[in-house]
Amino acid sequence: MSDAEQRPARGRPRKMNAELVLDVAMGAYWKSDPADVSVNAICQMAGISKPSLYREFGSEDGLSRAVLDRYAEQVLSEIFTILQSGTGLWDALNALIDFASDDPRMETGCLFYKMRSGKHRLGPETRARVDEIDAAAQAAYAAFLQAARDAGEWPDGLSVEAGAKYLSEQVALAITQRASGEERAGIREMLTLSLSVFRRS
Amino acid sequence: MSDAEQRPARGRPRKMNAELVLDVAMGAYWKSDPADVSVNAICQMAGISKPSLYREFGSEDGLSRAVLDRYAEQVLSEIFTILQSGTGLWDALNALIDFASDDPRMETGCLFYKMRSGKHRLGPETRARVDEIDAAAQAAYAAFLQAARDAGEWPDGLSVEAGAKYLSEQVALAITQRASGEERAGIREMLTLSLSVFRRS
DNA sequence: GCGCTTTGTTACCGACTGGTACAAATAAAT
DNA sequence: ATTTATTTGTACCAGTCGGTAACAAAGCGC
Repeated sequence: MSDAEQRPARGRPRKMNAELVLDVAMGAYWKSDPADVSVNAICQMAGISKPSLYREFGSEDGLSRAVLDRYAEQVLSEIFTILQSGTGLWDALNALIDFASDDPRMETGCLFYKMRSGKHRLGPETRARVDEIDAAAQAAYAAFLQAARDAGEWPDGLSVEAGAKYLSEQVALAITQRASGEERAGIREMLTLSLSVFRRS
Repeated sequence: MSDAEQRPARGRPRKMNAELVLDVAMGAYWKSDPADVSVNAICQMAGISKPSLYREFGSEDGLSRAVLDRYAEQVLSEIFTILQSGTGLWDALNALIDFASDDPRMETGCLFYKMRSGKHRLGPETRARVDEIDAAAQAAYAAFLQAARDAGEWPDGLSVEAGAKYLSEQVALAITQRASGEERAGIREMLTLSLSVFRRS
């Protein structure tokens, strides 16, 4: 065999594929937890060197922020789509239940919720982005429930804000439980139960 | 000034107070998170040296396990007491709501839930203990709900096991939210809302 | 051909982690 | 007073962390 195949590949073999690195990092962060994946490990998995990563993203904070942005536009957007679908309250709630308890991508939990629950371990950029997304999600939930209220599908004595917080936290809880190996049927049952409070019209 | 006050205190000044060390470690773990407190920091806070700690507890795992045991018999026992109080379903649920949303000791969350959510970061001993306590809590919740069911205070179409899981997770969620700075009134409102599903007799 | 920029690598930095070898110091026993 | 047993703290270990400096090869314009 020629010795070319084992050459150290020093120098400038090819342009770094930033998107690939982001995908690898997102997968690793998502599967385990951002706090448990080091930049060393990401470089190794992506097949690049540390200085390359640092030149592209500046810091670990920059990388995790970029990963979060990618995750938001790639995954979180689906939740927003459900909330803005304009169907009735129960259709949308059922779609949320389906997504949280059955979507195969949520099998290892939600990267955003993992970041949010370990917020203090993130860098300032990423942490700020987490807060932004959290606020946006809260607003989307509130707008969704406000529409339902305008349509008359709403239990007495519950503010839209409190309902939005409740709904978002219940969805977050369900997805988080999937990451800890809970069975989908049980999660669906519990989430359905918790969202049944919206049924008393 | 005499030089005695600055003496390195080498040798054998006094027997180490293991309980004090446990209290310090429990406070630190509880206030922030077990994964964010190093043994170095604990030694410094407790005013002892690392070898002392390791001779007393064997390893970081041994220390966190001892802390968890102490926490269980000192704090978690109160939840078990509420569940076994023998009062009606709603008295006990209200007591749980009070405890989760108003007890000042839960202001920084629950150490047990922090350990459970970061279980993969714990040593094997502590992790096993977490699972034991979790199972015991589940059983206690189930026994509590079974008693309520026997008394006829129970909604149709809900198994005791599913109810127990639901109840325990809702309490855990409420306490966890306190650790993230949520206001007590909002937490109380949400927990009351989630537990209202038990009201449909 | 040349030089310059861009990208990559290796090899390192200081700070921290959990964990330990060992000597010093003292309380108790003599 | 001297010994002995006990328990401590100092100083270190190897490993990992995020981050970087220095240098080498590939592509570009000329």
